[in-house]
Amino acid sequence: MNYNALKQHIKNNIQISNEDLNTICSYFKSKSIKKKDFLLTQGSIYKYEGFVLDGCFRIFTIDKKGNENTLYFAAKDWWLMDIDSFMNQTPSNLNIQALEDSEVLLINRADKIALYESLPVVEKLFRVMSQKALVAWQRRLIRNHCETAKERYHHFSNTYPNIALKLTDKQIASYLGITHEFLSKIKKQG
Amino acid sequence: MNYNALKQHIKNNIQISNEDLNTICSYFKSKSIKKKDFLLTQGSIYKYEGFVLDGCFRIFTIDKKGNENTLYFAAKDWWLMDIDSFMNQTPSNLNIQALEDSEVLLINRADKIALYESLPVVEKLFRVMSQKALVAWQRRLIRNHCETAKERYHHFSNTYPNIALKLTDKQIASYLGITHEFLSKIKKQG
DNA sequence: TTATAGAGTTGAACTTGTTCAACTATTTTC
DNA sequence: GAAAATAGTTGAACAAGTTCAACTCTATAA
Repeated sequence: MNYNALKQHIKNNIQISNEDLNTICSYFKSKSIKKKDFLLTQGSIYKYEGFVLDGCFRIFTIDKKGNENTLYFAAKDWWLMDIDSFMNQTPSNLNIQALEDSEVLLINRADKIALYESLPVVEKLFRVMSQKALVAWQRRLIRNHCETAKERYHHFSNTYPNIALKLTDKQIASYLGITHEFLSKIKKQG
Repeated sequence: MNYNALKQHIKNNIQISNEDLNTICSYFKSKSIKKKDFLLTQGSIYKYEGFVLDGCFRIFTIDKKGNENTLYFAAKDWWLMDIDSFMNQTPSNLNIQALEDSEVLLINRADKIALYESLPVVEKLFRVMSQKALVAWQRRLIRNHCETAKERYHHFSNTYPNIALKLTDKQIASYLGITHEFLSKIKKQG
């Protein structure tokens, strides 16, 4: 099994020995997920955390009005998690769906907890990753407040051009928080 | 000095020995901040992380158009941080201002790093807190996408009634991402 | 290969929220 | 306690984004 992508990703976040890297990787098992299949559906309890080796996922919720709301897209080197459901063992509010045939590395809850306890560096890894993610979420909320839909659309397709190519306009619209009809009008006027 | 609030806050997040609690607290020094004074201003580098003992703060950015954008309010038992500036030693995008005479516990960057290194439980503490915060930010973004300004206003004032009381409508509007004129109209119609 | 479902487009009417300006409280400061 | 600054209100005109409906254009499964 090829853990290089995961190892490199971890090394980009923290300093870590090869021995610890190998220990961490030994807990992950790879899994293939077919296009349109779900790793998690709303209402169930999340049992795994995943690292994307290849492919692309969409993480979204469906609100009371029936609208799909995309939290984020996860391509190569991104994590798949529902922190809330995983931490508290409560039913998830999220759906995680493969947008194309994909390959992930999964770790189950018990193993993750064991890893946290046996290797303090894993706490650091997820502390650092969570803090980086927090900053990104704060920036995204600010952008939602002070930029128009058009500006947000261009920011997204400039920042993630490779991901944007894999997505339908409907999916992009649900990420930006606008209707797909309006996105269509935005694209028309440039 | 009274570290009880900080100790209790930490115990609410993780399991920890009294000895470790005392070690952590020993790094924090208390400071009074007068109403309207800043703990951090945009452009400077953030040197401290703070825990609010008493009072209330507003954390906001000013964008190119000159609009104030409030990330969050921090009352008793909340943290004051600019993760980005603190982690990377880059100039901050944030302003942290006291809304009333306040009391905080501060830890400087070198001490925080020393704490992370000497006490693994501190990594866990901030990992857990960051993950909880992440969930909250995700939910807030979703609410921004699928709720109207009126719904968001009521959600805010119901969730944080004690904080809402200390705020001007202008400050609440900048948190909700709307103009204060529009908030005034929302309040009129109930 | 054709039926069919889903994705994208367009227009008209509508709703939500903004802008600007003038005005009225309410605090703050000296 | 008066003057000045700041906070909140209101209205009218406007801009941004939604809704619904009708249509076209792909993919794709039987």
